[in-house]
Amino acid sequence: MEFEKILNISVDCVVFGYDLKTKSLNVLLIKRYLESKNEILVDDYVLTGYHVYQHETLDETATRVLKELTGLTNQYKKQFKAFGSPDRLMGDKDLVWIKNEEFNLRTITIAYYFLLKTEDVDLNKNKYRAKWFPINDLPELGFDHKNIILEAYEDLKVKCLSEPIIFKLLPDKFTINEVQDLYQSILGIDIDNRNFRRKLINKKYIIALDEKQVGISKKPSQLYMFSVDIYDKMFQKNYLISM
Amino acid sequence: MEFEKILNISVDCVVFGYDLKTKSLNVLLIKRYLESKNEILVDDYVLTGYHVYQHETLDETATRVLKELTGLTNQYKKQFKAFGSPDRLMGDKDLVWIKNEEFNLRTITIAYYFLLKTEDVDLNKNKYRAKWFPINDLPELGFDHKNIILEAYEDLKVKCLSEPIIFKLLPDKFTINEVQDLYQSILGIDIDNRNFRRKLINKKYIIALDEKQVGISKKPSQLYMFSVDIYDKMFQKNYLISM
DNA sequence: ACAAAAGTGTTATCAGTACACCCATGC
DNA sequence: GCATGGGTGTACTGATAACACTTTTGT
Repeated sequence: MEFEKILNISVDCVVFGYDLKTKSLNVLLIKRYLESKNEILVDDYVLTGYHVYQHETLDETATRVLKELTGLTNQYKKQFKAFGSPDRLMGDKDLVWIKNEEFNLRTITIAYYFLLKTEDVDLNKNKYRAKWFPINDLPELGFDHKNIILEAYEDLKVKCLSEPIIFKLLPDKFTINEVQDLYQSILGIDIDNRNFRRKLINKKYIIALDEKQVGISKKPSQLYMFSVDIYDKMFQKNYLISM
Repeated sequence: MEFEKILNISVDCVVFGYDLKTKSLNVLLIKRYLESKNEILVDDYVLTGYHVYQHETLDETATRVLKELTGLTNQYKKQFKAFGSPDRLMGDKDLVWIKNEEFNLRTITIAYYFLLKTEDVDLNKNKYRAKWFPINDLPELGFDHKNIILEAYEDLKVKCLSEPIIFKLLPDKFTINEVQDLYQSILGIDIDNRNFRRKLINKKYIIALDEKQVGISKKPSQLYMFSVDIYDKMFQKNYLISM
């Protein structure tokens, strides 16, 4: 079965991965490299992405693209914006690059972001020379991908305040301090530990487990989990107007 | 100058208009009508929309589409989602309709919504047989446009709680009760008038004018305005985590 | 004078913020 | 026994929610 690409429509994926150990919110990027007669023409990074196939929904394209790069499925995904400026692929290096690719110069892209754990991705067995970069220390990026990443990050910042998507970036069992560290990484702020603990522990969908951390060289801490079921059941819109 | 259309990419616009007099949040739709040998083949409504031109940004397409239908420019606009299912234009009536149009069956659309005042649109001088429908009483809709409208409405509900976009739907000078009525229309809830007044009047960017309503058959009420300047100046993100 | 809508105050409860020290564990 | 990170309590302040009657105006 041969799949027909739509040559002027693509999906690009901002893959966010949280690294518990370094407490760093990262983005997964792939290398764009091209040389001729010992001259390096293009050497930077881009988001993973691909054309939409004729038979696919946009969501399916995004899922496929993520799976191709990481092997992962069933990760949290959000379509957050379409990018379609006529000149979005018109940087000097982009033009050089596109010559070698089956790419329409006027391509619009539907951008998604994914939330997952850095450690869930095995970068060794991957043919794209993919690499994690901290969101605050991005390399040189091709196309309009820097902008796409920054808009995804903005959306993530806003969304993590009102929906429990933060837990998509953490293992199933986590400590309160790990959640706090993650909020601090994402938002770039300091949070008072006592207030944060109280707030989180009081949520009915945050469940203390009969377990403590193991293999830690200091005092092991209490583990918790997030219960989607309880969250969904108790969830009701509150219409707090706070503009 | 001839503009070249991109045949498989369109922009569709959900035009929200608030009608102060009937206190109704409306959507502007255009008629889709086709008959042959006295048989009515298609008779329903659709969103206004059009192909993206080669030289345009997506925002420019949306702006152009709104202007073409209403004559208005500089209205609040938001790109909220792209729709691209392979079967989104494949209803029976849609297929009949598309035969007559220069339309790719696999078109993805970037959907925008606009916020404006119903009274600002003059429907008489308009060639599309456009008509306002209350958001809660929509007619039969072509393509996937019902879904697009509902998703726009959801986004509007969420957004009006955290950003002062509500004032885009009201005249420059408004009364507190008008704002309350509008919130109630959008959210479908009842709000306590005393609490709402206090809350709104306490905002520094809500400014009491030296004016009262005129031409009203009952007690005229105090007029207020919204100051974008003050809002922008005092605005700073609050990182209230309330998932 | 009447109808209609505008406008007004108080209290109780809850959530957020600020702030500093002791505790349990592994080494 | 000590270094490390985990864990804890209180008081203040500001916002929200519940609740019913009086005032102003045009007709």
